[in-house]
This record gives sequence, structure tokens and C-alpha cells, in this order.
Amino acid sequence: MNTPLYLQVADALRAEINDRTFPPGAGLPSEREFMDRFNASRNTVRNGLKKLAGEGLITSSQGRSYRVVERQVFTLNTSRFENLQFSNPEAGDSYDNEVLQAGREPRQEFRVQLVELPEEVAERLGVEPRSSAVLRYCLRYVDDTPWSTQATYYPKWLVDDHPRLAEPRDIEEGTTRYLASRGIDQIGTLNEAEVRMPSPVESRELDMGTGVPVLIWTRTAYASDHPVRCTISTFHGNLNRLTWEQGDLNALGQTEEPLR
Amino acid sequence: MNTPLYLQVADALRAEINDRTFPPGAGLPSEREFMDRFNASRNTVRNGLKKLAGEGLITSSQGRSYRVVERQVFTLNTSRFENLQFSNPEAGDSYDNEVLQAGREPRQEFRVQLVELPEEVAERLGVEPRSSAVLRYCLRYVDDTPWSTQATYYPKWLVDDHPRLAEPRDIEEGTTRYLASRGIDQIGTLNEAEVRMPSPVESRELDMGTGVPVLIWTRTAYASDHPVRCTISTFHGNLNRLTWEQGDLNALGQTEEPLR
DNA sequence: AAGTGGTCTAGACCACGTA
DNA sequence: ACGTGGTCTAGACCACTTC
Repeated sequence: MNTPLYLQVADALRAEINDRTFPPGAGLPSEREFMDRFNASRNTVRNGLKKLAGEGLITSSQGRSYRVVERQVFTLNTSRFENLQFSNPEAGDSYDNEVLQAGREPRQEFRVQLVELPEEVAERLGVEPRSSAVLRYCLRYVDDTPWSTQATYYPKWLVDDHPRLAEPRDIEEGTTRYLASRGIDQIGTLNEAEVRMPSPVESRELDMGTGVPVLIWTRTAYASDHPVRCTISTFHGNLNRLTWEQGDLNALGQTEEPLR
Repeated sequence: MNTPLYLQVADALRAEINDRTFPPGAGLPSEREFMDRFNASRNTVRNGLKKLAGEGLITSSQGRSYRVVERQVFTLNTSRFENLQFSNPEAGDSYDNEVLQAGREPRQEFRVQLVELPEEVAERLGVEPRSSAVLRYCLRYVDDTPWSTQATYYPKWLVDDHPRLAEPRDIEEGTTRYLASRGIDQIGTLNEAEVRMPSPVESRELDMGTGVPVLIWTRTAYASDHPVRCTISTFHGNLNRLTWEQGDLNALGQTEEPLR
């Protein structure tokens, strides 16, 4: 059986993107030009282009021509990230530090909310589903591009004992150090990574085109034997990568640059 | 401005999927029925359905009705995974062990190839781009569903010294233990996680529908101060999750089940 | 003003799955 | 045989961007 016309369009164009006939960032011919080239109707051409958009290779927007997607990946070292949050003697946000170190400009929009715990979070925190909690949420930018979100949930029992967690502004020394100063030492975290397509809300918030997945990083932090917080970061999949070390790599220098 | 008709279709149906009017695995009404319900042409209805498919919420195939996607997540503990590979005294593949422990049936298709190193891999192994290497590749199934692929690259200098790496069959004690027995001790790994949409090849190999991303796990293993292998696992994004621990969680029991 | 992609229609025929 | 989704056409009008 012949391959459908719209797939021929997609395959041809995909090949041209891969061999850099159309390099990342480049504009593509218009739909009308593709109609001529492939002797196809406009909808058929659009169908092929939509296929490539679904693969995350091209984007489109009204009034402008299709463009080849550029991936520009920021690498976040999760081991260092958590360490900084606690052991770095100077104050300062660990996210800001990571971004500044990469020579980029960080910005954050921050808010605090009282919420009902989502089921997955309640499970990780070992409390009743739908019980209440404090959510400390921020939307993070790099060079004015929305980059990721971070949502940290603190269970009610913890907030009752340590009320500054509910304050609707930054805690200057950091929440982890604040809790440590009050006898709650976070001894380690359980980390999870998963992927999916963004919901429309996430898609709007992170300004994601079609065909761009999100990377979800979930950290459950423990104090002695019980969880004290659950942090869920949602990353624009074209812009982020997570790293961590296992075993004893201390002997090695920092061999990789943080931003590629 | 009014929201376009096809988005009204998508939004209405998305809401009905979220509130479990159509639970995971359920079949949906046909396109013709949606045409009546929304007073829309077939292409408009299809446009809305394609939107939801792009979000990974529904799938379609010729001859059958649209169905709501089921996510069934297998959790792979990367810390335990690497440890087993080395320290477990009984022989046996660490992947098989993980799957069997979850009460599922593993299967693998395996092959060995001589290849030119892809640029990203050469960089991680600290060798010249396009230099040659041995690739040990496998496609992994769980209960006969293609689940993930694993590609391990060994640089030529290492293979020359330890020729069994190039044998086109399983090394029974495991490659890591084979190398250890010859004085190459892997002291730790640098782990990376990223996400993207699958290429058509990956999509076919892992039997992925539209709107399903892949999770890429890259491990670079070091012996004393230099890398000796680079392993790239590609996971069906709807079926897999990675976990790892940071800090000292040894005191805690295994609180989470490996399969959800 | 001209060109681009976005939305929408009405109809046709095909390929696949199920009964 | 029938119902399903898959492919394709021809044409219309709109909204946005660029000049």
C-alpha cells in the first residue's frame, strides 16, 4: 500500500529538518507552497505539518510561517540543588544560584495558598487524602522565558507547629533552614521523575507549543522517619534536564557545564 | 471572542474524561455522534478529538472507536537497579529481577553491534566524536508489551582490552561484574533524565500512540576517574517512572510498592 | 494591502474491526 | 454487512503579522 500523501509531506520535511536543510529556528515555506510541491490540497498539507508539530519538530502561529523548534537545555543538578538549599552558609535561593551560575537571569513569581492535598501528594506525605496543607508555589523564569513551576506542600500538622511556613512571602533563610532551626532536620529525599503531555493550564503557564511534553520531578523530604514536605517541579520539556550522581563521584571534578 | 467550535468539543470531552464520565479504558461515542451533539462538521469534530489525542488523553485506531488512555506506571528505582547490577551475589539480570519482583513477566530482545558513537555519547565518554564502539542493545517487554529500550556503549579502547564485551550474546555474570573481575571497578554513575516526543522509529518500536512522550535516562559510569560506559534507556512515557534517593534514607523501610 | 496560518463546511471514498 | 476511523478534495471566510 502507498504511504498516505500527508505522511509523505511529513516524512520529506522531517528529513529536511534532520539534515539541516531547515536548521533549528528557521522558517519554513508556506502551506500554499507545499500544496504546489506535493500536488496536495491545503488540508492534506496541514495534516502533514500537524504531524510534525505533534512530534515537537515545528511550531506554528497565526500570521507567521512555521518554524523549526530550537531546544535549549538547562541542566539542573538535583544533588547540588538540595545541598545548596541546606548547607550553603550564605542565604539565597538555590534556584537563583543555579541560574546565575549559568550566566542567566532568574526571576520568580511566588504565592502561598491553603489547599486540600491532591491524592498523590497526601499519599507521599502519609496523611489523609483531602486533608489541608500549605502550598508554596512559584513560577520560574530564565531570561524572561517561563521555565518551570515548583509546588511545595507542607502538611497541616507541620504548619501548626511552625507557622512561618504559612507566611505569604519568601522566608529569607529558606524553609529548609527555618525548619532545621526549629529541630526539624531533613535527612534525605525520595526523588521521582515522570513525563506526560501538559494540561492546558500548564501549557499556558509555561508557554508551551504543541508537541512539547513536561518533565515532572517529585521530591518527598523526610525528617528522621516521616515525610515533612512534598515538592513537585514541572519543567518545560524542551528546556530542561535533570541530573544526579550515584555512588562515589566526589573524586571527579565538575566535568560538565551546567548549561548546554 | 468566541472559543472555536473544535476547542469547545475538546474542552467538553476533556472535562468528561477528568470527571470520569469516560473513565480510563472506556470507549467514546463515534465522530458521527459528536457531529450531532455539537452541530459541527466531521472535520471540526476530528480536529477537537485530535487535540485531545495530542494531550495524550485519548487514542484512536481505524475500525474501532476512540478510547480513553490508561496510564499504568512501572516504577524503576535507579539506586537499587545499579546496586543489583553489581553487588547481588546471585547472577541474573537486574531488569528481569525488578520486573519479576513486581509480579510481572519480563522478556528481552538483545543484540550487539559495532557502531560509530553518536556525538552526545562520545562527549560523555570523553572520546573523539565518530570513534567506534560496541553497542549492546535490548528491547524490553513487560507481559509482552514493549516497555523500554536500553543502549549501552562501550568505547573501543575498553573493548580491545576486554573482548567479551563484543560477544553477540548475554554475558552471564553481567557486564559490570565481568569488567570488575578484570580490574575495572565502576565507582559511580552520572545520571541524566530528559523528555521529548518519540521519533517515528521509537514510536514504532515501543508501540506508542500519538501524544505520548518518551523519558530518556542516561547513565555514564566511571571507573576511578574516567568514563567506561554510557547507557541510554528510552522509556514509554505512559508506563514508566524513575526514582532515586538522596541523603540518608536507609533508616526507612521500603515504603512504596515498586509497581503502581 | 498582501501573505500567513486558523477555522469550518460538505461531500467522497477507503481500510479496518466486529458481528 | 455495517459501523468505525483514515484520507483527501475544493472552497470559503477570518485573524494575525509584516510591510
